[in-house]
Amino acid sequence: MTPDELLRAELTRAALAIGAPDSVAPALERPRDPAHGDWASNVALTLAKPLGKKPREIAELLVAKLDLAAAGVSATEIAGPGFINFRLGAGAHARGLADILTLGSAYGRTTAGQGAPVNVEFVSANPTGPLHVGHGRQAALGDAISALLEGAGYAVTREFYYNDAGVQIENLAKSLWVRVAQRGGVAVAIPEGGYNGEYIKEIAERFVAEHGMPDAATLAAGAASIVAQERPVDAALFDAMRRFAVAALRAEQDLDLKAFGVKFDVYYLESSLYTDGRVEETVGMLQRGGHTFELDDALWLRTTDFGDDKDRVMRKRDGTYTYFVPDVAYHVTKWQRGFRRAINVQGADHHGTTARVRAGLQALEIGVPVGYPDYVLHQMVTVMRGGEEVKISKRAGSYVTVRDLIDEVGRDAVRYFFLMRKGDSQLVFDVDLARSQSEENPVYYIQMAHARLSGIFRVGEIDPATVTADGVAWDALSEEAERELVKSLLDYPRLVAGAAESLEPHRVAAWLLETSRQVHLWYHKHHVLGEPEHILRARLALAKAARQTLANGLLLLGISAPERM
RNA sequence: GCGCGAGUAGCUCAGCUGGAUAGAGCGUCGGCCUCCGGAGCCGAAGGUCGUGGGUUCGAAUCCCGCCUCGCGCACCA
Repeated sequence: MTPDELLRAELTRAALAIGAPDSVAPALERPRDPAHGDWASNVALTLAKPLGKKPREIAELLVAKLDLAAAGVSATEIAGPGFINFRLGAGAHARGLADILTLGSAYGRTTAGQGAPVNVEFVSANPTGPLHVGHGRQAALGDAISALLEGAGYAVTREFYYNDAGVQIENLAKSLWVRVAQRGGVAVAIPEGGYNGEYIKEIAERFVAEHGMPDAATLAAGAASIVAQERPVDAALFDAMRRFAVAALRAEQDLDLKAFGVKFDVYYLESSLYTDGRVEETVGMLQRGGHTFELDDALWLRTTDFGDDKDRVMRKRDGTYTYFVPDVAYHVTKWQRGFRRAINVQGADHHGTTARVRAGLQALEIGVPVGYPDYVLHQMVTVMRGGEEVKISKRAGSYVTVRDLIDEVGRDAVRYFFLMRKGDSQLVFDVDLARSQSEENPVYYIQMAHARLSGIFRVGEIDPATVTADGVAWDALSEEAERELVKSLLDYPRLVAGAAESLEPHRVAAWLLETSRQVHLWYHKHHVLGEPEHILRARLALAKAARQTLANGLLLLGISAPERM
């Protein structure tokens, strides 16, 4: 039992003894102000109504009933409207460090998820261009959420879904055709809806290098078709270009993700939903279920029956399906693959799709719960460079890529910057600031704390493996800075559990920064090496525990924990 | 117009799911290097938590109205 669990149990016992309802569940929290003790409880305030007494009076009754020694409490005080503040004995907290030393990299991990499979889908960028900053935020968020869930005992599958057919890919192929034609001397411009980025020119160059330059007449005829909003006449050549462009951009994105240190377990292709018949099957099921209707030569789904604000077209007048049909079919596969929990990390610009995907799944009546899947939506990222906002437009080809950011400020800093804020907040990524700040960057501050702690062992020529909790005089950790640091370290499991439950990695980022502050403060004020034996041993144990916990937190965010900088 | 999100220090943002005197980084001002790394530490100034009501012992946090900003509202994806 940890000190707070012990205290909570004792508090519950005392509350029942003075006549509290059986449902009483005393809450313990860390007072904002350390002067208010190590733990505080508002239980007397919540009991005021059921017991019909004044909060302070109840607090006094409770304290009288408490077995302080059993709870490891050295002092109590009743404060304010009726808070009970508890101060733990000097060693009571520090003894908790033994857990950290024993558990090591497992400290903060739990088995709460009991190995249940969870699917986390993120990035899911279509192969029509390099990954941009928005994808970067999503990659950092999705990967950290996955790590948090793994740490909470879930079996996580990181999944990337992409559209490799459809209109956008058609436009991509047309754009490539135009660039190849331009190289072949045909005067033609990128069509409406096409992609203007420089990278298409590079792909055109490579296409010609590998496949040879197609003859001018074919290119010119195809270009004319494209201008006329048709597919080029030479379907075989066009398909070759489409496949080439998709493969080239997928390869580029993989390099981006590799540079960012993100790995996916599954890449799911939209086209496979058509080839294996799942799209047709889904449509059939919806029709049989009676939730569809025909109007204006199109097939509609009555999504308004399931909470959407308007009905949606499934099959267009031209006979093709809207994107949302394969999207529903795709989520059916998640359910069928055994994921009772699925989390989609997406930009807030996709939030319009959440209601209709959920509605589609409900209309199938296959037992999918109402709120399936979960969505974690992050707000937009705006990029500032040279004091001006960089307008992000794939078609215009002007935007900042993930690779640009990593090259400029480093992977660790990019990850931290994307994770230090709650996804609900819009994010201004000032590239110049991120670069110029690099020496006083929060991520370096945190890594420095880890490096300094490592330095103690390096300089002292002490193998950290030899530092254990055995026989450590915990009372020796009596300095204020030590007590505060210990408290932060012991809060870590609770913090991580909360972050995992709420799918909010930024809580870990904030904890790392605050704890690093305490490490620097402690390091600056108190020496380890050269102190008397009992102090040396206690402080080495603290240094090792702090270093371990910082490393565990950094790992969750995908940030390295360097031994030296 | 409707939906989602945001509005907290000069700037960028936290605020542990309702607690005590609202915090951090950057920026500004002022201090600290015989010391395990100064890539650090200490201090100061800086707030009507957008706004008006409500709920209760207690509200930045929950509910309602209003204002401002972002995103979305296709037989595009």
